[in-house]
Amino acid sequence: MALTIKDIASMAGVSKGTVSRVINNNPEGVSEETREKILKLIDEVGYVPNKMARSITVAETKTIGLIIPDVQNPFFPQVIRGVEDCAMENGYTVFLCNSDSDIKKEQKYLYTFLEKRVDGIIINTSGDLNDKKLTALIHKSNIPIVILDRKIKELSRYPGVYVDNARAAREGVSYLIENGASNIAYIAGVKDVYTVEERLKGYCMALEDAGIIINKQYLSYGGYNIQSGYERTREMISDNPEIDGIFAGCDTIAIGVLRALRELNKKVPDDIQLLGFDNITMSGEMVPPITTVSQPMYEMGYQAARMLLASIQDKTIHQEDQYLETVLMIRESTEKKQVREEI
Amino acid sequence: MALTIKDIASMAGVSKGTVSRVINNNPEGVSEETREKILKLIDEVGYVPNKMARSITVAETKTIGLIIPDVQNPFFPQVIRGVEDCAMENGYTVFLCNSDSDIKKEQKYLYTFLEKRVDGIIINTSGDLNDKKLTALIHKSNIPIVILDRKIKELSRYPGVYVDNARAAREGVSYLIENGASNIAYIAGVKDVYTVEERLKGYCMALEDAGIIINKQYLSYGGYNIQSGYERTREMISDNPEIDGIFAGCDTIAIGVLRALRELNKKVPDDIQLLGFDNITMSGEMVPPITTVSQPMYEMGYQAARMLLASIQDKTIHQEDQYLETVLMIRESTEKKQVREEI
DNA sequence: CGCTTTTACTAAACCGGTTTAGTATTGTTG
DNA sequence: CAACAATACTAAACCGGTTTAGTAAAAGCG
Repeated sequence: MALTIKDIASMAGVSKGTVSRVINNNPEGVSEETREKILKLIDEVGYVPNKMARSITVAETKTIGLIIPDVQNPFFPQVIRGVEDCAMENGYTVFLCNSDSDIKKEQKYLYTFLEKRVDGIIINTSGDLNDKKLTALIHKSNIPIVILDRKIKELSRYPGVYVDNARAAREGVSYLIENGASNIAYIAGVKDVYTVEERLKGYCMALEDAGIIINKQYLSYGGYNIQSGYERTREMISDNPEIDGIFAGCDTIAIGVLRALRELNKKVPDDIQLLGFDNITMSGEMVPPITTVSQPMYEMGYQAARMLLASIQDKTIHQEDQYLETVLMIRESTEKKQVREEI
Repeated sequence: MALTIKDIASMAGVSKGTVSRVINNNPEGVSEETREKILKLIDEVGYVPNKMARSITVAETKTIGLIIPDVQNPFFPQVIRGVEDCAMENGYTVFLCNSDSDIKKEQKYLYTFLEKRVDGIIINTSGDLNDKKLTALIHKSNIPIVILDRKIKELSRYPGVYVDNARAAREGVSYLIENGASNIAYIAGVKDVYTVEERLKGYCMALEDAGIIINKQYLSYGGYNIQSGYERTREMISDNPEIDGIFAGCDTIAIGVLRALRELNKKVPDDIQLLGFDNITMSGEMVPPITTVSQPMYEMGYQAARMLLASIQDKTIHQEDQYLETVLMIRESTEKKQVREEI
């Protein structure tokens, strides 16, 4: 059996209370002499205080829960790192959970977080929780929550950190149009996901701005993976060979798009201009490097954690949603038509 | 204040012990009737049992700790996912910690894991822990540990899951030689890291097998990132223009190598053959797709978690190191010289 | 029917900590 | 030097659970 505070107390010939004060660095009520004696003893015998036991009385675990769809999606590692760095700097440890955007898993993880009494939760889900009882439990528990990247209907009362997806997509697609593209497809992510639909809005706005009629044939939903981008693009181009621009729902999709276009002998950007979203590291390493809407992924994670820790420390403060800036990273998968005409 | 077991007990008119038996699904000593009554009550009033409190008496937290250098390195997301999936299937939650291979952070996280009484630890570090006291505490705590991917001197008594890096590198480099390369550089990762040195051994063995004299000029250490691969390659080629094959320490490095070679107008594989290591998703999406030693990353994580859970359940069993298979993924960054000669 | 066994439960001790109320000793002050 | 305050501590209650020992009632059995 591991040593307990009681063992240390009796070995040092003091009460548990005194040892408790020493290990918590509580300066009151213990002389420098005994403090040092106890510290020395703890060090010598190798006593490690049990934080679980502490947590039950002080009602804090110094732990936060983070739910994301999948670490393997290159968007998330940076977000996670941002969360973890902020947590670590403030003495918190983070539970990482992959939900695969599966409601059942999300529910299970959230309930586990409540059971394990995490101090706060950061969550990125596919959309709805669809569980009134769980939602009620969450509200009742009064646990701080911060939403990340995608709004969640049942959790709309909690603050979140977002990017203006519609505006960013509008800017990107407008750039495609400026460059001379007019038949622009949107190879999107999963239907009905908040960010996907917001980006669709931006895409439509950009077309409308330019007086281009929206063609429903040019919209194709799929998954957030290379294969989906590849397959949707092959279908898209075979059905609509006039396509001269593609807005990929994220960079992973864009990489699949690129592979399809390579196979189809479509030159990028000469035949088709390509725009991605996210700015994952690899988007700049492709041939050609992909023009993309850069999201501050690390910063989103870091800010979400900051907001959460603020809520934990002061449960009364009401945080506002935070919108971080995107920037259009212009690379070689898009090119001004003018430049080419001059040549 | 949140409801406690005491509240439920008094509301139901039973003792705490009875409620405890119900929430733990302990079939003894409680009638079907009262069980249902209590369950219904718990559901109605929204009581969530406090697992922290439970953990202190049952001495298990259903939590495991995972330390890796950095989620942002594309090798780790799959590993993490393997760990998390196995953990989740068995009712465990995982603490994710990024150490940046910084000994101080590793030490801090390990101590935190002890304090928070995780049931087991999976760790991937840069090498040595360099802290006798901490090592002693770990041994003393009798906590199960599984080493992942890189051996750790102070923790050599614990089992681990590895890949035979030397053999895998030997096979890959031999393939380069078979294809006609003879002046092969090793653009390595960080010096003195276990896997990096093992791969160096394999590289040397392959050269020796072929009777090629090892040239120290052809070895260059760096970091595990694209930029490092890029810079080391530019230096390497400018110092040794006769290079006709490059073994990159990992795929991320290989991607940097590829960029450098593109800039230097070296054709891959015609002028220089390129071999990577890991088989991260993106290695197959590059132009040309990179031939690489495929590591079962997800499986490594999953197996590590399996071993750990087995040790947790039966602390007496002694696990053996596990070596998982690698496979050489042949893609277009290497090519048989014979084929080209026939043309 | 009387005796033993089983069932369903309670009360109390316990897990490893924190915290509060109380006490003896020392130090300060007028 | 008495009165009071501060210091250094202890004992005991408490946190929210689990577990053990004990008990009353019901069931089983010859």
